[in-house]
Amino acid sequence: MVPSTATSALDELRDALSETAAELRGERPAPSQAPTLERPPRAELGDYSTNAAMLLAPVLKAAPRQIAEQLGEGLVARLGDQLDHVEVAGPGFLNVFLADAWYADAVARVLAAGDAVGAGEPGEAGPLRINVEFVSANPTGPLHVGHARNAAYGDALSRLLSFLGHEVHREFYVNDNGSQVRKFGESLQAHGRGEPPPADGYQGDYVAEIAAAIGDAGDGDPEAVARRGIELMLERLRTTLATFRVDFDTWFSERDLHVGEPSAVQHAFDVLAEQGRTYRHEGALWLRTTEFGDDKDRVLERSSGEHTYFASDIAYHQEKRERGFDRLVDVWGADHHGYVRRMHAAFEALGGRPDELDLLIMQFVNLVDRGERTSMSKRRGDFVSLDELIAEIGVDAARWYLLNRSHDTTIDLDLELARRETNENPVYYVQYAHARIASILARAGEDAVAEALARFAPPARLEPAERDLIKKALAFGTEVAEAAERRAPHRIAAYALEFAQTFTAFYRDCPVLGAQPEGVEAFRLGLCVVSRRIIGRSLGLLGVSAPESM
RNA sequence: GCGCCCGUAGCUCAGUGGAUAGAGCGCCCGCCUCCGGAGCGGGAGGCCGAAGGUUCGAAUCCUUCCGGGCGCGCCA
Repeated sequence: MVPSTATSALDELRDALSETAAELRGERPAPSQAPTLERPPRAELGDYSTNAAMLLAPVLKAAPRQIAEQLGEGLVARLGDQLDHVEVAGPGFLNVFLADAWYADAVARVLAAGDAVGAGEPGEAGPLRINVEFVSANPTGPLHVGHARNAAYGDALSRLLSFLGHEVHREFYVNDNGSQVRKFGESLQAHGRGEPPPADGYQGDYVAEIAAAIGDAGDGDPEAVARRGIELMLERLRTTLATFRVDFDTWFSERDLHVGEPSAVQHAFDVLAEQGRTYRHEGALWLRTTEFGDDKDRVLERSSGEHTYFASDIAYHQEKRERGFDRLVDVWGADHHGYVRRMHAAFEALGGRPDELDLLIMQFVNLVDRGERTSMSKRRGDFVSLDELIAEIGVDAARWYLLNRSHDTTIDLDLELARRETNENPVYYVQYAHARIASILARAGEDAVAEALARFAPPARLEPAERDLIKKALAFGTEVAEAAERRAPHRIAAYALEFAQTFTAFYRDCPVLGAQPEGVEAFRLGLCVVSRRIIGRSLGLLGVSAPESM
């Protein structure tokens, strides 16, 4: 009989625990902190461990260890032969030792979940419409490694949120308006005429290439040259990003915010004015961001009548709100962090709720040369481009390298080292485990695997490596949920590596093909299928390929 | 001066209230009759920047300080 997949075995364990705790508590208030149910640091401390008794102690005014005893009795009564035994340890931990029957049931449910393993529920609020805006590099130059990090992160986050069932819209905000664009046009034009670029203009081979592609860049309207140059640059960005496995649903033009009657910018001003958030001072239009925690009010429209960049950004966020998203996620570079507070303030001034806007800051990628940090300057054409990074170490290694770390730590990238370490990159270890499983399953043959899944049944006695593998597999759903909630795709990379290591230990200790006695091979083939799905999914969430062979 | 991020093994980094702080790389010692050795086992290596505080319990939360990075415009 196939067990229900509605809840995981781990969820049921958690439920049994909280029911027991509620019973002990009676009418008294629940502790402010939710109890943990996690794998203890050492195997002799059980399969799972909870701190529930220690949290209940102040509420029940009793000794933690005594409460743990009672919790243990309750669990024994509820779980029956699924439980081997419980132990009270240390200051009041309750350590749970599960029977093989529990593992067998748990892994059968994971197997039954198929490709949805780990997907879980989108959350209490249900599926959300989420707009993720990322990269948004100025279209006046190629993407460098900083953009690469932003791209890998925004993409992986989008994949995570989609996997959890949210409706994700990926967006690139194109800064095709303002002085940078004019400067770009002037640089192209100078090149077209064979003149040196303006003092603060753009340099680098790509400027010459774009100028050549335009053909008559030297003549005509500088603004038209700039616009054409940006179109060509955007094509390049799109190509590079596609190679990096990053796609966008919308490329949103900043210029569009200024056209129409009323323009989006004017409309945003109206919305703010209706709420009494703006005022005129010395000929300029100001927004009262100080009412929402900013340290000074900000100018929206200069006394000259021109709009500030901030005004565009506000109009853009209002436009996204009106498109009906439940959440707006912006992935910004570290150089924009000073901008976060005022953007939040403006968002609230527009009438948005603080939790509807998520502003995430990516820390820098520093280029390191022989231990010294070097700077990246786009105008000097002096930087490592995403294209170069891909050419040097490949998409998989590059994405892993950039996603392996938390978004709020700076990364030192020594290209020399990265190139040398390519073969040592743990991503290959994970991919190798995937390929190895694929090889085992291929050897077994499709029919044998299908039959194994059909008559999947646990053996009388589980090997330790089998139990470890199942435990690791059961953790996948929690890992995915936490990675999404904390906006931390790097957790998936860490999990994938650990899972691959756990599988490799299983592979070492437990022969799959030809395993005896009867039924063991089928059971282990089932474990292989689960493992392949989990590794494949983990890599997929990171945008890294999961090869059948290497 | 003010604000944000960071400080954990030789290096690069995980670890946002639990037990003896982990991984990868590097280093040392072992291991191929066996489903893929891009591997496996073992070892050395830590005052978690410093000092106070909160807590039964702190790398984790609070305060101050030190160090590094990045910002702080009617620029974009």
